[in-house]
Amino acid sequence: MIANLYETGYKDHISIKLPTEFEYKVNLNFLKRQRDNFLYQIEQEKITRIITVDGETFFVQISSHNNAYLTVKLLLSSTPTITEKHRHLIAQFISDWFDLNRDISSFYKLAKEDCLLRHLVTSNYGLRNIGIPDLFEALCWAVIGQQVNLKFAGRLKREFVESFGKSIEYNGTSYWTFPSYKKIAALSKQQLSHIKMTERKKEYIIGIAQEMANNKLTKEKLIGLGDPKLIEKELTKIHGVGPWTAHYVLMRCLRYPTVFPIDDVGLINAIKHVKKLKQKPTKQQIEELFYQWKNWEGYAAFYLWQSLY
DNA sequence: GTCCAGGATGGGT
DNA sequence: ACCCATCATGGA
Repeated sequence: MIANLYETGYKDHISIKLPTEFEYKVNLNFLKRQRDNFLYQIEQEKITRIITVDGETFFVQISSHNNAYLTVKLLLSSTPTITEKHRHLIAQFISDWFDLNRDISSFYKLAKEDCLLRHLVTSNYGLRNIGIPDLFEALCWAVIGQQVNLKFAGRLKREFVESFGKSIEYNGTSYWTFPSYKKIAALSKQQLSHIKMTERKKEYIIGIAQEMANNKLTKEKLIGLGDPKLIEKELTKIHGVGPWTAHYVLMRCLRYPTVFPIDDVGLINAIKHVKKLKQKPTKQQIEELFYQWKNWEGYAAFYLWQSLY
């Protein structure tokens, strides 16, 4: 439990201008059907969750105002004095989460001329490549999701969060934070024994936490490398991080628009489905396909995933 | 019971 | 550079 939270006053809120080609309800529906949707609650078109920035905890409620602005109500805070920096970082986190600072008009232009994407961008109009801004969470979720079905992966993540994360109770509902890498770095494998993932995955997650705890691995350092190929090389040095995980993190956390997980089983099945193939497409076929969507590979993959629902 | 899941690793040819 | 068993469990 998180102690010492301050009421912030109901009038305290942040306003974030929404870009064009953004439909709040479509993004909300995406969040609702995620397998790892227990880090936020959605009721009456409001998203309620904990956001941690600058070492402080903020309990916020996000809603849309005429699909033109996001209104972020600050309900509780670990600090009695919320600074402009805090507000800026919260807005930045949410903008990053929903990928608000990206002009996707040229992706839509491209997609409308494409026989595979045309239908997907119509039925999911206004959907953003919703990300995982926190690097530790993104890496853990990828590792947990390796080679197991998503429903099971979601259960493992929930068990992990509810074992090692922090929570608050608000109006009878629990809200959780993702466990901190600092806490996980200090654990032994035995302390994860109740979570039914492979022993290797437990080692991977603790190892990643330790790399982050000793400051060898940070989001800033990775982004500082610039070239996504270089970042992939750096990420795959980490035990448990292969090409798929590196691509996944580059796409959903570091937000390189050209990177997508080419080995992803879900993506392969999605392509098979939308192209009505009898067999799974080969890697070369996928490369050729995505070459047409150059500079928007991440969005193309993200929208293709939606065809699986 | 069988096969597949948002893969990665270490060992072997 | 490719090939393969192994991991650990749940879903379909």
